[in-house]
Amino acid sequence: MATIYEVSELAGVSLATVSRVLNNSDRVKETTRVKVQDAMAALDYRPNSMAQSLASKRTNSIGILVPELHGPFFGTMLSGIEAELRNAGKHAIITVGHSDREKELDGIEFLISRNVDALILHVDAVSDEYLHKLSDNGTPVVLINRRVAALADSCISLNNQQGGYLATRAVLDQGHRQVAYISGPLWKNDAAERLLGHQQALADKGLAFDSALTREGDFQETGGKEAMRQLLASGLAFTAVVCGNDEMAAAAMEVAGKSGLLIPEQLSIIGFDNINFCRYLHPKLSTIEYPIDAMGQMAARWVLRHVYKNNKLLIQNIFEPRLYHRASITPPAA
Amino acid sequence: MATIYEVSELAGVSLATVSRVLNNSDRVKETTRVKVQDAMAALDYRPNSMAQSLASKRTNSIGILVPELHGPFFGTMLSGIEAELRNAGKHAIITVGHSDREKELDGIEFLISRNVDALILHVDAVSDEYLHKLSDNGTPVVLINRRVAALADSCISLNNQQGGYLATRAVLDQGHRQVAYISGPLWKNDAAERLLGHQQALADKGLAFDSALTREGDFQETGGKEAMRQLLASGLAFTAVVCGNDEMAAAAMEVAGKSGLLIPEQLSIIGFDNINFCRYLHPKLSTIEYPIDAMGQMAARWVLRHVYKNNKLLIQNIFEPRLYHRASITPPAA
DNA sequence: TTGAAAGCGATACCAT
DNA sequence: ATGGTATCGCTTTCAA
Repeated sequence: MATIYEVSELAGVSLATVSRVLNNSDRVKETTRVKVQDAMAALDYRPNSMAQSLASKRTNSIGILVPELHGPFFGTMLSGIEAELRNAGKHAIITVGHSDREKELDGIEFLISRNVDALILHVDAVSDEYLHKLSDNGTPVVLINRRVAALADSCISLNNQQGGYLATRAVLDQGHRQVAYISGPLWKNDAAERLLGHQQALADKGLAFDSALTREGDFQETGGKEAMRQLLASGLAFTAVVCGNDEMAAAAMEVAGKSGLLIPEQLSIIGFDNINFCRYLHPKLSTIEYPIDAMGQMAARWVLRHVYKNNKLLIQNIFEPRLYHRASITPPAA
Repeated sequence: MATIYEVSELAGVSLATVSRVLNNSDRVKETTRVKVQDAMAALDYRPNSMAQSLASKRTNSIGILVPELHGPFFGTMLSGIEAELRNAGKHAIITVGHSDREKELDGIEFLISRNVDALILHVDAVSDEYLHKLSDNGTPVVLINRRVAALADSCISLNNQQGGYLATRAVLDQGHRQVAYISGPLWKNDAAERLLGHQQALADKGLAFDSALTREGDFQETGGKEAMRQLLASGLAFTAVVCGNDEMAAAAMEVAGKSGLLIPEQLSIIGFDNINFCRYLHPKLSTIEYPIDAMGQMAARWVLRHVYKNNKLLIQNIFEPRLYHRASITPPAA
């Protein structure tokens, strides 16, 4: 493989000049630029990215940490990130954190050892202080779906509380007054905020929040099932269930159906996230859209702007959720 | 950040010796090894991966190309790859090809420009010749879900034909004799092979293959819907539909349901892949399992063995599919 | 506008 | 077992 040296020789210029046309930055006389480019083409020259990185202290790589890779949610987020980065000639190095503190730390450590130029993190378990320190240590950090006050400018998040509000509001507006809630793990910010929105929606209608009608799940199938079973077993009356995410909603739907309840005739259900399979469920699941692809793209854009100095890009830190009304909600039986 | 030079100074040894303990390869006296390690710890030394790469011609990174990042299938595959690679201290650089020839070439080009040590490709559109040439040019290549005869040793694939056979066999065994088939795009190998399996299963039961009962879809929702509509509109009689993948099966189920057909009582359906949402469908979708996580892991293992010389690892090139019998299949009405 | 030369931080070959 | 040193391919002052 040809090196910059051979190019400079063939073009009859110095190393430095070749480097300049390579980084099409500095002023280079047009004729010499052409000479150099011809030489490059003739030699089928490709810059060696490792040498570039070593000399420039830039790897053009961005470290990504997500909780999981399977499942519909993070794939969509990565899609948004990858497209934006690659379009700019950068690339993503992806690691998985499993919502576990040790593994998240390990993943971040790994990425830093790879000399990434920046980090895009969707973390659950590490502390705010740690993130703060990380950022102070010189690695630019963008956080998705997490707000750390001291790092507000580099947080890309959904207005989860508003989402929770919209979800509960959707069933209240249909006339429901006895509304159960299956939350995500409340130590996770987003789960707690969604619950807050739920409570606020109830309050706005002058309804009391009843913790007996609330169960804490795990954002996954098993937790959704268990929570629904408990609610049914409690003997309490409710005509609608608001769920912290779609997976739990799907699970709840299944359990309710098996218990002989007709959905939505006897029980309305709404989820959160609008992941792909909502449309396939029977009945189709109402939900709150989480524009995770756009948010991933925005995180990438943040990096392009703040790390690679593309100042044309505008950053939006907070995204607004939106209701998708589908068949799983109807007015309560009279 | 401390360099290898400072470590050597503090430990009172040469650069070369530090490098040796770093790559804990060569024989180094135990006492000096300890001295060096102490110095490293004292300085909080981290090797610079770029410098290592430049000098060793190894980036410890593996390029991955997948058709899509959203959706349940490739996320699972990447999960298998990432876990195996990171466990070995390597990392994945992921790009997307969109099953489009130009984009696939572009992605591969991008990865090569990043000096990846190897490529793991799930490609649809590029030619066998191209892949062959790519491999000849010195970049080790592993292919997932594609068999190129000349590269047989580096292909990790599912026995798609057997899968197609099992799927059709499953409905035939229930007594169905009029079986429709919705295939994936037949220019894709896997789609064609699955169809072959279908035909073979029919032949084994002494049934004639009827191309009028076969429609070519696109492995996606829209294609599945359209194909099902056409089948219903054709007026031909059939009591079961075998689909090339789960997404089309879900779509077909929906269309059939809307047309007033009861599933499975009036129409049995089976899919392929066993992606996550099969369990959530109503009725639960029977399908053929595609062990894509294990296959991703195996591809990573191939790289560890052939590129990084970990000869302890064993390679399995062909994976066998397996039937998941769920509620969407019953014997035909009498 | 262009060139010369000093790194960047490791690896690996050749000695000793 | 350890050290000396050339080398990897490029970026980036500093001069001219």
